[in-house]
Amino acid sequence: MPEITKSYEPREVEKKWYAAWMQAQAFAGHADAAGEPYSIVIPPPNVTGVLTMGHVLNATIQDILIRRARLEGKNALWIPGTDHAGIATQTVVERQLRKDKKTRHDFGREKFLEKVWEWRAEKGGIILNQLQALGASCDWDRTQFTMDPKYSDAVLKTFVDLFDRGNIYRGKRMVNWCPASLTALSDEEVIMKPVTGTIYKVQYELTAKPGHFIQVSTTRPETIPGDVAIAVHPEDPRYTDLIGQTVWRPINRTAIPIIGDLAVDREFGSGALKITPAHDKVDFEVGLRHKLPIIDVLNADGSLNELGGPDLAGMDRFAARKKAAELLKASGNLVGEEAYHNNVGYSERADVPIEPRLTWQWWLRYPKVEEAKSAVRDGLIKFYPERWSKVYLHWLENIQDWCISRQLWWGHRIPVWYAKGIDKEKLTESDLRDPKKIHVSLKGPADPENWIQEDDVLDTWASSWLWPFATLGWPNPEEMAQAGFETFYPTATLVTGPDIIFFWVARMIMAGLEFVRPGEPIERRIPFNNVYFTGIIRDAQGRKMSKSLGNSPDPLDLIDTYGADGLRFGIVSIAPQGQDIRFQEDRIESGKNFCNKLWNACRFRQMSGPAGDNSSLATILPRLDARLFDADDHAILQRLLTTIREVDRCFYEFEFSAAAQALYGFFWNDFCDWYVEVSKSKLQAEDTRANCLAIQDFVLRQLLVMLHPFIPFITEELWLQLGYGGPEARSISYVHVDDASQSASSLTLLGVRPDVTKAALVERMKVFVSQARALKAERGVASRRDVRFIVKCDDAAWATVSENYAKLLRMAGASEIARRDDVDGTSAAVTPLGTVALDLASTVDPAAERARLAKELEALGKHIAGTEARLANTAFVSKAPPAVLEGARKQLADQQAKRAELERLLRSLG
RNA sequence: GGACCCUUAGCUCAGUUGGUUAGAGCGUUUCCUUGACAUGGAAAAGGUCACUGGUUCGAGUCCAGUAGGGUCCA
Repeated sequence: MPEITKSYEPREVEKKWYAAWMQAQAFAGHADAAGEPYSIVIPPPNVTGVLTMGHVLNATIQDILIRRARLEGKNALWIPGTDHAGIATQTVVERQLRKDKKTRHDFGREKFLEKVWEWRAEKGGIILNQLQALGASCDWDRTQFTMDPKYSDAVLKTFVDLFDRGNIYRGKRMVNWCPASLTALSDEEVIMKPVTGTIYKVQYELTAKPGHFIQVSTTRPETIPGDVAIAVHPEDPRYTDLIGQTVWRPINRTAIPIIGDLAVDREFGSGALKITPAHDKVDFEVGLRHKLPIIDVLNADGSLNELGGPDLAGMDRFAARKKAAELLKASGNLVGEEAYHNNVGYSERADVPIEPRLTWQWWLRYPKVEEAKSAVRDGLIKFYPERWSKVYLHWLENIQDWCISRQLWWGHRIPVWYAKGIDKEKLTESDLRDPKKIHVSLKGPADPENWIQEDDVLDTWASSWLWPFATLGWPNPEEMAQAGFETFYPTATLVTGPDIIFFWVARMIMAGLEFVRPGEPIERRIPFNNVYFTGIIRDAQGRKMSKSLGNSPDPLDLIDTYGADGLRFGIVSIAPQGQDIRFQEDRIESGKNFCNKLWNACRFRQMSGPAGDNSSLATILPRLDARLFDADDHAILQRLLTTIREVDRCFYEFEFSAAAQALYGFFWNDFCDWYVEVSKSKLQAEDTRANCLAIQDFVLRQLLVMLHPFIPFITEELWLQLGYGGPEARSISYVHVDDASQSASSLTLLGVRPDVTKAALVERMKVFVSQARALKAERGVASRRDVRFIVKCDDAAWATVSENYAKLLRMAGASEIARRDDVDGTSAAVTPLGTVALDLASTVDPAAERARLAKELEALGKHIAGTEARLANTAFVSKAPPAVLEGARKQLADQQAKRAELERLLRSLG
């Protein structure tokens, strides 16, 4: 067996093991394998994306879950893939074309789509390769893409089904229009942003009373040419007598009516509102109620058209805004302008203000809304943290129809054909159901020459909402059988960010309920049983990480510097459940340091003595000899069991950072700082050596298994280096993780039962050692290992000291610990194993000693007073549980004894 | 306007049904190349748990309110 190197170098190790795992097909999910199924579908990253810290966290958690599931003997499957990200991808390719001064229209739809596919073939796999560098154990043979032919069929089939079921309709309604991407967006794709703009106070002259005006406030004077009325509240005494009169529209001068409508907020501005039905949702509703005309003054790209009038036509909306203000000023109708803070909707992808725009679109009435609520409300789907279920339910309570059509080329083209010659602008609901006018099917019409296909494609989310079942072969029965649909659906856990709870999570739940296993119970149709919402990763200042801020470190750089394991351990340890995370690179460094420490602890084991047969628990456990156990052996096994129990609990509760912390603490503090150190003297004695090595083998083995899901590469390497893989060098991924009760019982079977009382002695020894070291540090002899301690103690304490004498000498760095009845006048500390003193009497500085003791006495005095007060309280004594009461009494007794000893020491110093 | 979250050591954060003297990592101070590890070890300093009130024998933890910060929805 090769010798373990002095420090851990992750680069080669990680590369080697990932290749080996791929070679062995260690990540493949098998439909027919034994074990409880445990499946995860990856939230498909945008195909244009590169790995971000958010992906790192998200993928690490999924990998932890899936690797742990494998260790638990479950039939695990993690399906990877990407989504086609309609707007983003189309934009990327268009940007590329623009370098050659071309647009997609220069190529036409088909040629352009070829370009997109070329781009995808070249660049679309980057993010998946990056996930591999992180160690993600996806079943890569199952990698899916939302534009794959089979996946597309599933998407189009759901459109046809939903159309047939009456959930889909076509309608001319106000939509969120993105003037940059030239497409409609769903409400969810609009981000409200606070902006500081200008509010313009504009007066409209009454036609019947020249010189008399009604004043309105608007942030958008460029839409004035689209004004068709002025609205006031019907009960507003200022205006009631004006209702029914007309005013002059100040740009493109025309008479427009004053109307009364309850939608007007009397408190806002002057209480009068200009009505522009083509450019505002509320105005549109008002317009409908009053049968007002609609004047659309904007082009699709946000510039003004000829209806904007000769002064504004052709201008961009923002330039037109300034120009309109100037026109109003010139005509004397601009009464004032002031800064104004309001919220403006921005396009999520293009980051430009959206325009409310009246267009024909395809809409979806969500199916299974009520069932989707109850699935979460009744706990069939559990959210972690639970509080997100409130957000989810609130959205479903107020759900609006989903605009699913997009005016793009890249995406699933809507499977609707219009009969040639019909007027699409005039199609009614009943025309939609007339097969002579509209054809809706997967295959298209039999006589395509007589039909024209819909130009629009579907919203990307209208494909990714099928992800948990379309990736398992749905709806094709043969594909489903091959993919193991029956085994793996519903999936076990979804890991995602709360920012897409509406975009994706809620919609997947509705899609699963609607399409999967119709007629079967709800628990068979839901897409997943658990949803774990990660926090959002922020920078050190608490800002969201974003490309434009450039505040996101490149995960590949981090992997290069700290290793994938270091990055994984670091990111998990700073990601508590449910809270946003402030990224700190030093925590990633801690992850790396942890790996190095683990490496060296295993190195120490290797250097400490010959390897025993480590090939299985059955060959390790018999080497433990309970008759030889000292307090430290009991303590480390005891702590191992409590750590196993804690990690089990953490997995059950989805508390990954707590699990990482528990493992960190056990390994670093209990194992390295104490057990390994005391081992150094145990290993010198022939009679304790073998047992001590066996305990190390056992503890390290169980530790590596528990750590493996978090840091898979290094644990695999060490597993084999220490011989745990046996002669066949079997990968750690094939072992079985023991839960606490199994570990305890395998120990018990061999007559090994960690003794809690003996384990508790270690806590006393730790205090003793720590106090002894402190005495040395205070006397400036911390690094000397030849000092002499004297201890004044009772027989029981002395028995402990004697039994552990060699270890205590080593740990305290002393040449002798002698028992004596008198330690007065020395530098001394009170410990659970008696009063320990440094035998350097000649150099004692009484004043310094007095100050130190006085300080300790002061702190102790406060605690004693507190405990006394509690015990003096009759209510406490009569009502507190006996265990608490007993604890308090014992504590008081200990404190008082300690105080007496400290006071005596203080007096002895004169 | 509605909902939710946060406020604990210099910094970033844990703290699981209320129960000994509130923890970790980083940072700080002092000391140490001792045969696993300086990516390390030892010792130490550092907190009126945002504030006010309430419930309780007992509150960082539960309740109400206040202030500040954040997120989502309208």
